[in-house]
Amino acid sequence: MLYSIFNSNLIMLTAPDLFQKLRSFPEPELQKEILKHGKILKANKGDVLIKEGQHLDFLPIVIKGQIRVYQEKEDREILLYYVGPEQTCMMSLSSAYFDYKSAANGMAIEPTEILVLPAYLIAEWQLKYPSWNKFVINTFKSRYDELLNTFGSVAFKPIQGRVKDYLMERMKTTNSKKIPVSHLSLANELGTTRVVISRILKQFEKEKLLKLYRGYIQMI
Amino acid sequence: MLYSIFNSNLIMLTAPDLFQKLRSFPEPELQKEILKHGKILKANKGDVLIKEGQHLDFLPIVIKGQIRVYQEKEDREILLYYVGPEQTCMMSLSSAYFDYKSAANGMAIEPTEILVLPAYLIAEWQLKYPSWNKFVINTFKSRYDELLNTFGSVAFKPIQGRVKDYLMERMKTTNSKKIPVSHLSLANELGTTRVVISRILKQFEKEKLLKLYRGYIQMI
DNA sequence: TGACTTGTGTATCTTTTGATACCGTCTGAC
DNA sequence: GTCAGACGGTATCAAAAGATACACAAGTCA
Repeated sequence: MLYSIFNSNLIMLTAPDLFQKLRSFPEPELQKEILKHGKILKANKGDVLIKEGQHLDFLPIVIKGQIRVYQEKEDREILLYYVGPEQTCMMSLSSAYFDYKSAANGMAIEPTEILVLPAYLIAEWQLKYPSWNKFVINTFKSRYDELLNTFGSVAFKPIQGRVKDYLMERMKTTNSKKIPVSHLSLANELGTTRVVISRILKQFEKEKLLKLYRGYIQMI
Repeated sequence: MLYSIFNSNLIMLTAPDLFQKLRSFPEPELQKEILKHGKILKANKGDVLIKEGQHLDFLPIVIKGQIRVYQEKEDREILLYYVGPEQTCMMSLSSAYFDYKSAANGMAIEPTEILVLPAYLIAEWQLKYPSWNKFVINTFKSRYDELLNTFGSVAFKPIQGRVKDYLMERMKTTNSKKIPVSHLSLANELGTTRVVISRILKQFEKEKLLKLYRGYIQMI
């Protein structure tokens, strides 16, 4: 839980190798500032870092691991995007410029290391450091594109096609035909229910597109 | 049509009262630059200004009127957002920073006046003029929020609820209980078909929420 | 006036998606 | 080993949404 993000579990920045992992910020001045103001948070798998409605006053930049950002409504949820290394999330970025409550949840899906920066610095640095500005603009732009893409799918594509897309995507990014995912979590990625997913996957199995196993899917 | 945006129908900027309508840019220097590089485009109702897949090298800022930005897929379409006075659109803004093709269409829904600026200036000005930077960040942020909102509705709300929301919204923004909209265009706003909309509206009429007329809906 | 276009109402049928329920299996904790 | 919990398969039923087709009314334009 991150309600106490600035109190618990934080490690002072000492690691000199931080900027080997964070290549987006080459300016020495900026690096100095980051070291001065930033802290490292280590999160475990399943830790909820950001909750819908929560007010944010920090910017998390992922160093290692993955954060899953999703919306929730009653017992359904739907994936917005993942935040991977060297990336940050829209919610926090927005909150730096405006008084803003998060519109989504963020949860670590694996052991994750996060660089935590106070939000008020974001706007300041943006005017001072070109690479920081680029990072900000880049984030806005790519998150927007992602969302637009997902939006298009949800609005126009029947679930069946979205399941196929999801599997193809996973296969491509992990470069493996074995996709470790349960029917339930797949349902949560796509904003539907488990039964629907089981049904569709079974159909795909009959069509010899894949084979189903407990806990994973083997693509053919 | 805007394929020839820099050739046709453009008026040199002479109007000194431009910045009475465009209050977001108070810096005299910036105003000078805008006058120097910008042109005014007058669009008629129904003019398509931006097409999906089109490469954009200009930034349109609406001075008067409205542009409707929407996605299309086969015979369906769905509204993303409107661009009103003093606003611009994400598609063009993105294109200024990256090599980018528009992911949506933009059409004037009423006679519209647009300030057209060459895209390469956007990044330049962003570093020079605080008000311009604010404008850029503001646009990114508010367009993202809007999209996220719409996305949430589409993902979780049955169409019936979305129709109701849409009507309420229109009633609020125009401050009138008479909403001039055909069933077909309503279907296009919400990404569904005319028959579905007619059916739902009829249901609402039976529930005495509204009255249906040719070309408009009277809320009760 | 007559031909078209646009807007609306409605019936019928199909497909898609969702809800519920029940059962068997696998796995890890104890 | 047992027990709880996660996982997956499946059947049944209901609701939501879409496709198609036809009818008719109102406006437009020549």
